[in-house]
Amino acid sequence: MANIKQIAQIAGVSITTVSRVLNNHPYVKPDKREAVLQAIRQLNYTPNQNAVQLVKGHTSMIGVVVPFVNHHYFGSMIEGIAQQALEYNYQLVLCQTQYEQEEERKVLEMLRRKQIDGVIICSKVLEWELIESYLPYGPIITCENAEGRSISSVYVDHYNGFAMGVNYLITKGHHRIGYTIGRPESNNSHNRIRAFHDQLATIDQVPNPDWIFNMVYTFEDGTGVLERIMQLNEKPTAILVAGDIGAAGIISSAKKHGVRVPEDLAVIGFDDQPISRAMDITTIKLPTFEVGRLACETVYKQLIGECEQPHHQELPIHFIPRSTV
Amino acid sequence: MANIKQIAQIAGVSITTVSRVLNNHPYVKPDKREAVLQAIRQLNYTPNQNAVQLVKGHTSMIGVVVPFVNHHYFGSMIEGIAQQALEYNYQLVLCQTQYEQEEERKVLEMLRRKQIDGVIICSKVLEWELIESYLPYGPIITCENAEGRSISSVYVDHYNGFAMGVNYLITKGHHRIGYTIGRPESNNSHNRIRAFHDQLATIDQVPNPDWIFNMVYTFEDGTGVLERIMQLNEKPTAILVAGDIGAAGIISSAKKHGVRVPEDLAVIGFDDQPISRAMDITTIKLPTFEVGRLACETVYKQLIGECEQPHHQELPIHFIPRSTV
DNA sequence: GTGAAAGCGCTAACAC
DNA sequence: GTGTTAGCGCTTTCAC
Repeated sequence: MANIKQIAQIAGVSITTVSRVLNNHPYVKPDKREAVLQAIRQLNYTPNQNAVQLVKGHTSMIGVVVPFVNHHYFGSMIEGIAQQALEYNYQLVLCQTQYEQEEERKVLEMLRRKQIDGVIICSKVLEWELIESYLPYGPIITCENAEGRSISSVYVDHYNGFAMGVNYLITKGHHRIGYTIGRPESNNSHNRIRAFHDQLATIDQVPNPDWIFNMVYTFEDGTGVLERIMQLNEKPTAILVAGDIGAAGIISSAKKHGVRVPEDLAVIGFDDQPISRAMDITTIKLPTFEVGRLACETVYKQLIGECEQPHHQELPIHFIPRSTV
Repeated sequence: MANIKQIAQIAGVSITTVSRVLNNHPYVKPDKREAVLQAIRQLNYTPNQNAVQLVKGHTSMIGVVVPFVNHHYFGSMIEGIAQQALEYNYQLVLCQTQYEQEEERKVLEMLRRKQIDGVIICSKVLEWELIESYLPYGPIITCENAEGRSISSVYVDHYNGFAMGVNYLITKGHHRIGYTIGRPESNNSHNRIRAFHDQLATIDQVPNPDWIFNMVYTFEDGTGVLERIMQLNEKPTAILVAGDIGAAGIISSAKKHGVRVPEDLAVIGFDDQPISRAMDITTIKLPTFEVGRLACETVYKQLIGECEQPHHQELPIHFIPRSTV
């Protein structure tokens, strides 16, 4: 593996001059520059990026923490990040944590060890305090609401998403409403649950625990939900499903059980995934791509000092009425 | 930022000893080891990974080249790679190329610059020869058939996938069969097209260009296909759709146009995505997760010298009969 | 058991 | 314009 020294030797110049040519610095005589270029071609030389990074102190890489890659919500977020990173000429170090604390922490450690310049956390399990303790090592952006914390955030207005859904159902005459979410302890879920409470309160209702389902991610999770609903004496007439795939599962299973949608059970999904278009599911579109894009933009701007440190940004949601309500 | 020198100074030992403690080498007296540990805690020290990488000559990172992240086929492949990487304690550098040559090349350049130890290419646009020219810098695995080339590959038996689909349709009495694929110039597509030809030949048929659709990826692409079929004088009675989302689009649109599935048009999708379960679409499941997992395993084994260099592995597909044929 | 010292490959003051 | 040289922060021989 050729190095800068050999190039200098062959070109008959000092390594400084080689470095200058490499980094497009001015003040190099054309003939010397050409000699260096010639030697580089001859030895098929490329600088060792580790050495460059060591001395420069940064890597042009951003860590991305995501629980699952193959999930529309996160997939489109990553897509947004990737597109923006491409524009800034940054590389992405992807870490699929499966919500393992240890894996999440590994990325933060990479930041500390200077392997990456910043971190984007799409969804977290670690404590805020722990994450904040890594802030001295570089910018950290989370895609969950971090208002009031020293970590920056770009996030979807999940509160309003759920509130809008519940309200729509209420105006359609429903008052026995349930919901499904993913991990109940996540920040996003907290906001959704709060919105649900608040809106139900406007019609003097309280959430019925029988109509609340946690950890609903997949199509099969959805069919399971419908089956559990079938066994209830008192059934909900409408359900908010955080994730179109789950909603699809509920609706498919409903058809099999002779439950009419929306007459017997109204369903609102989330994400506007292709499946919701295929099955004509009423859904609430979340700007996940844009969240990712902006998160990346924010890391970058903080990196180059163009953005004050705790920066918070909330993105609006979009209601798409279709045939399941 | 603390460095090894400061630790040595505080602990009253040489940097060699600190390094030994850091790397769990034997032959360090317990009291000195404790002193070092103490100093490390005191300064909240972490080694600079760039320096480690520079001297060790590797990074424990693998580059992953993928055209799109948010697409089930690639999403589950990445998931497989990520799961295996996690086990080996390797990090992933993800590059979403959108099939841009330049982006694909960037990852190869990272390999050459020693920023990553190996590369997994899920789908490529670059010439084989160009990719092969980077082989001296580290292992490169592609998830397309590379039999006969010096690059290793782990891939799905796309030929058999299409062949099986066509045969199934033939046994159901169809002989006017069309198909949709993505990029026609990709390796996978070549194999599919070849299989299609070969199987049709068994019933003395040749492919009808009117029934062939390229660049079909999304739900909307699928609805577009159905609309184009509607305008044809001579229509196919069955279609193979490389991607369940596209199949869903075709079927949804068919319903709207009063085309009965499977009576008027039989449809076979690919991937066994949730949407195919929801819509009960006959599909051919591709082991993409396993492809990703094995690709990662192969890079790793080549890295540690446990696997001969051009290694090729083909994974079988799985037919799932449902209601659309 | 331990430390001095020679790299790893590069950048950037500084001097000329 | 160009070269000398001192790092960047670490690992690893080799001698003691």
